[in-house]
Amino acid sequence: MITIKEVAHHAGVSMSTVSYVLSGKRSISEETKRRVEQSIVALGYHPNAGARALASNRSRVVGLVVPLHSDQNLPIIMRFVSSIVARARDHDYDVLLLTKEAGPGEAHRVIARSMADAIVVMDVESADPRVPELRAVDAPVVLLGVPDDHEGLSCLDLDFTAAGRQLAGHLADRGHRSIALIGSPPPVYERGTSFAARLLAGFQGETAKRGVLTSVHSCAAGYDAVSGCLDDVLHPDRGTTGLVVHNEAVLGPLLLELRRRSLDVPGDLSVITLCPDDVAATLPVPLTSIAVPAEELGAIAVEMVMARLGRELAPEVRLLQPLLTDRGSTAVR
Amino acid sequence: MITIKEVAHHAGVSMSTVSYVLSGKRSISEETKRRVEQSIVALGYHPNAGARALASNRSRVVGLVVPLHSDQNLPIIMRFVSSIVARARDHDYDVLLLTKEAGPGEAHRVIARSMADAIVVMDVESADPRVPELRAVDAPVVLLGVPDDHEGLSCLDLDFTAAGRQLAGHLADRGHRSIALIGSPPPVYERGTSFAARLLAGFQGETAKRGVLTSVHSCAAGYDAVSGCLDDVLHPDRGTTGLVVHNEAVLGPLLLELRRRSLDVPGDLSVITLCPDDVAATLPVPLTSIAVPAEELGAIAVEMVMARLGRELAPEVRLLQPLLTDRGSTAVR
DNA sequence: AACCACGTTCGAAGCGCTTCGATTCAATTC
DNA sequence: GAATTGAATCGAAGCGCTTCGAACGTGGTT
Repeated sequence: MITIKEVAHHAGVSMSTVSYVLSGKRSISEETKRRVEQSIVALGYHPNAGARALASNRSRVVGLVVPLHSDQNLPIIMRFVSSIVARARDHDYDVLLLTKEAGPGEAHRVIARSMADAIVVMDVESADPRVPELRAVDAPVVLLGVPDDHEGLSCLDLDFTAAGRQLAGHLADRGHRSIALIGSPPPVYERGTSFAARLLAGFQGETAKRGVLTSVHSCAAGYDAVSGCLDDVLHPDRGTTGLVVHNEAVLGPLLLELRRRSLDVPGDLSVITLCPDDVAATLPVPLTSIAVPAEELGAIAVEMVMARLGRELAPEVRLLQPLLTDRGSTAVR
Repeated sequence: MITIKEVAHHAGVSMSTVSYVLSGKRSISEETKRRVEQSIVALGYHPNAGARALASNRSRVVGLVVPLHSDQNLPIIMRFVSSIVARARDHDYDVLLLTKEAGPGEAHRVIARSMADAIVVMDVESADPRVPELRAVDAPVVLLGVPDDHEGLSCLDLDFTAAGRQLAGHLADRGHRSIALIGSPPPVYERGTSFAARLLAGFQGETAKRGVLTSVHSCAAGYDAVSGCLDDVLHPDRGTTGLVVHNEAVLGPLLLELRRRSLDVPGDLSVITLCPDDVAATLPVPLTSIAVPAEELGAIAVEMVMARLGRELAPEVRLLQPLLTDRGSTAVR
């Protein structure tokens, strides 16, 4: 193993000089810097992370708590993870993988052992049992998702309430007087997944304000569940003309089933959804949708963490405003 | 921060004694052990990972290279990751997340910096460009997937050749004389994903031996692609009576489309596949299938890594034998 | 009684790095 | 020309842990 000592010797300088070349924390002459950098390359030097962490009290690692067992929206989770890893690497940070299933003690463990400098927690729920323990973690913590009791914690999410309003408003603007919301399966609501409840609240607030009739349907994945749900949604008594879908897994089957029933989108039924842009765009019928900006959320999460690594910073809740893309799947009544 | 020194003082012993209590590398009297353990709990001591790594030259971390951008079989990838993290934690190891996309240099970097003691690489392809660099990594490396040139590397995978044989054989045994294989989309083959090619080889070997007619179809995801593919598969000239599907993403649409065409499984068409057991079991029609034993593969990968951490061990290629579960989706002709 | 062996424990030397004065030397200032 | 500054560099003290050799009883051998 090549150590900083050998680099120093090779370059004819002291260890501290090499260290300062590497960190840039003190000014070093161009000439010396060049020589040191050459030696580093020549010897193939890589600083030892443990020694560095020990001496500097910084691990340059963030712990990421991921819900690996979640079967729901895996693609979105992956996008988050991917974006967080990439942005962390931009800051020369690595990512330690912690699983939600392994329990909240994991976050505390890696911080207490100085394995990580900060924690990012994905998939935070309304009444998330991990919240108290996370609050006690002695390091910056950023939650993706906003728990009910988020005092003292930094959270980040899409503004689902605004999204619910916007989806409802978009249809109401186009003259729809009876709109159905197809949401996640019952377990998601029971689990208190905050985003589902918040979107619903926004949706109902807006429709109430506009005097639009609504029906709300919790729909499981699977073709039969979707078909059954559609029977309910399209019951003639309702007069449903617009559909808000907040459940990525049913989009494909839903559109298929509509086609099977010879219902045209948007001719017979307007459909609007919330899902990643590329999903919305590659469905059998491209759907007007609000994007889930996973990459952006991941990037902001990392920014929030990095900002809190240096100085003490007040906790904040950041809600990204939803962005709706019109793909022509809604018609004017 | 509580250090080992404070624990030692609190327990009235030396630092080294505390260390030996923790590591168990020397015998310690029950009495002392008890006192030390009490002090550890009382003070809330957590060993500093950096110091530990520096002194012991062991990080207790494995680097895991994950294809985060892969859109194919995300659920399987997650299962692997999940199982690897869990099994690594069983050994008191943590997992550092490296992305395939960030390039092969990442594995070398984390090893050279002593951030990890070993590397596990997922989603290895036939002519994987990362292989040469992985071979040069100065630490145990285990590949999930078998590249063509795997000399000197330890690899682990399902025996896809045997799986192909077994799937074909299962249908041939039941009297099918014309079998179609629906595989992954063309890009997967072009990329040289070894498992696709190996399954195909096994399939063709077996069918040739049995004198069974075959047709091979590369099918993209999406309902229209599936429908088009079925038109081809079911062309009357072929007389296809059995279907081997090696493409998890098309299973749902395929079964739907068969239903739409009023074709009964297995009455009109026998279908058999290779996918995770729970996927096969929860489809509209449960399918006889060979399981992708993700949990088991992950566990074995971790075992292989751990075995190689202590002593020098020869590289080996381990191929798990496929296990077929009959769910009644194939009929006798 | 001197010896050895063994189980337990201690002390101290690092592991490779960062960082804080201290030092040197040349350029500026009065 | 002495004093002051500031840039560039060095030396050494840790960071918190593991681990090796030594030391210390205690009990059994000879």
